Amino acid sequence: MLDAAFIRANLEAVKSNCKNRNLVADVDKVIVIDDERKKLLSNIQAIQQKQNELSKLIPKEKDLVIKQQLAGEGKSLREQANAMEAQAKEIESNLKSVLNIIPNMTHPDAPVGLLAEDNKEIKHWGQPRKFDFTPKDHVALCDSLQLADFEAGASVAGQKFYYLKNEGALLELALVQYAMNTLVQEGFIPVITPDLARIEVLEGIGFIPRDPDPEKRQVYTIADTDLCLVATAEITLGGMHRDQVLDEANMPLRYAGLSHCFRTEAGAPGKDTRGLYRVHQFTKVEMFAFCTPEQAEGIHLDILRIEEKIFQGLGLCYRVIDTCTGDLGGPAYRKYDLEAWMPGRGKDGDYGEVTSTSNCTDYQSRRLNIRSKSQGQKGTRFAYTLNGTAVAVTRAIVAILENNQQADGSVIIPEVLRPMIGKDRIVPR
RNA sequence: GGAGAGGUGGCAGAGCGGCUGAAUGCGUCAGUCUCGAAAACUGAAAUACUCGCAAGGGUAUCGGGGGUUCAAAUCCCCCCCUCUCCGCCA
Repeated sequence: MLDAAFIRANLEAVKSNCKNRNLVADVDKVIVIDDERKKLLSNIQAIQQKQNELSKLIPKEKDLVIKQQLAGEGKSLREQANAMEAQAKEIESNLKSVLNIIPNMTHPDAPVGLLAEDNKEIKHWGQPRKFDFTPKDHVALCDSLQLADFEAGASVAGQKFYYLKNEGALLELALVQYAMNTLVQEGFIPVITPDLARIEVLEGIGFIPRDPDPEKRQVYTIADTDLCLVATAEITLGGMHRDQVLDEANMPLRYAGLSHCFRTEAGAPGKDTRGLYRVHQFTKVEMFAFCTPEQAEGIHLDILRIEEKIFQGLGLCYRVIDTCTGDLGGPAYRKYDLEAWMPGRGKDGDYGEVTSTSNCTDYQSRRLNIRSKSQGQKGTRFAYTLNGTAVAVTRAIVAILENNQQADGSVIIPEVLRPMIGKDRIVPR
């Protein structure tokens, strides 16, 4: 969420930012409500001041009648203050719900546009493979090599659930290991996070688990609790330091978090319905950084560099996308995606998103109340948060299988994964 | 899941209705002393919000939320968390 004072000072910029992001938000209302809030607050404080002064008089007062009278006065002040406080609470929750809709500001260099076509390709690595046979898609490969069982997944948990089997299962473990190792080498702290988190934490990160429209809810909630299944370790990693003041001497704090990810995919009916591309559950290694405002942009580029390093290591062709304003998520100030070439996607192959890294500035930390402080500096400031995918396992598997398939139906395992799998090729059984 | 104990400033730890934004110790910072340091001594030091051009006020905060009271760190209720013991379990 943005700071109300910032919105007040940058009203027009905030409005045009909403427009660029194709969002309707009542920005003016923030100021109206905030004015109301401030006025009420100062009235409350004046009453509280009177209350405090009065309370100090009472113990000194010898005359019982006057004492009685002062107490009565105090009581009426308390009642006034209570009523106003209830009102203030309501105003604050109104303010919060208006603020929640307003997205983060946008990096001045991010491409402006509303459609996916407005995204800008800023880099390309490798060449899409040319086949001298007709390549299969990953669903066919999973089937012929017995790497996944979608029928069993559907039978046990429903559509878009799956079992990984044989080298499919080993591939997941190997990818996790590969990603973790790479990140540890880069100085990240490896973490395995909870797969569940409280609703407030999800909201702090920018999810809306309580969206009144069930079609829009992206996460599963656990009945009779205030918990959700996490959609990404970004949630649990970001929540890790909530309500804390971090020492800037220790920043940036960089974590490599492993978790399962659960997504209802409610808004995407009929899209990518087959196979592993869009599923309700997958495993992911996520990068997350807490840093100072000064460090954020450098770290963002560094996360992108690491994502590239990981996919180059897997030998996969990809392009890097600078996401346009209309495609940015609410908390993101700027976002880069890696899209890997997937020969089985669409009619003749297509790029598919495999990673995404966002600089969320202080948008998340403001809600999660994550501050930082440096020695000798007065006061605190909100930490900046960044996140990025290291490996989303199912998407990586799609790209590996489709790109590395051979005419004889086998699939060559990327060299970096061979030590963990113990072979260099998956052959039909 | 059951029983008990507890959550106070950077840490340790007192306070158990008003004089407590909070003793004391340690740590931190500045000064005195010193060639320099240590020790000793002296002093400073929370965060957020809010009013004000500023100087400087005010309000809130002792795990969180409610309540009692003129007045709550202190009393009552609910929740969260930590520790110990028991149970259960991978």
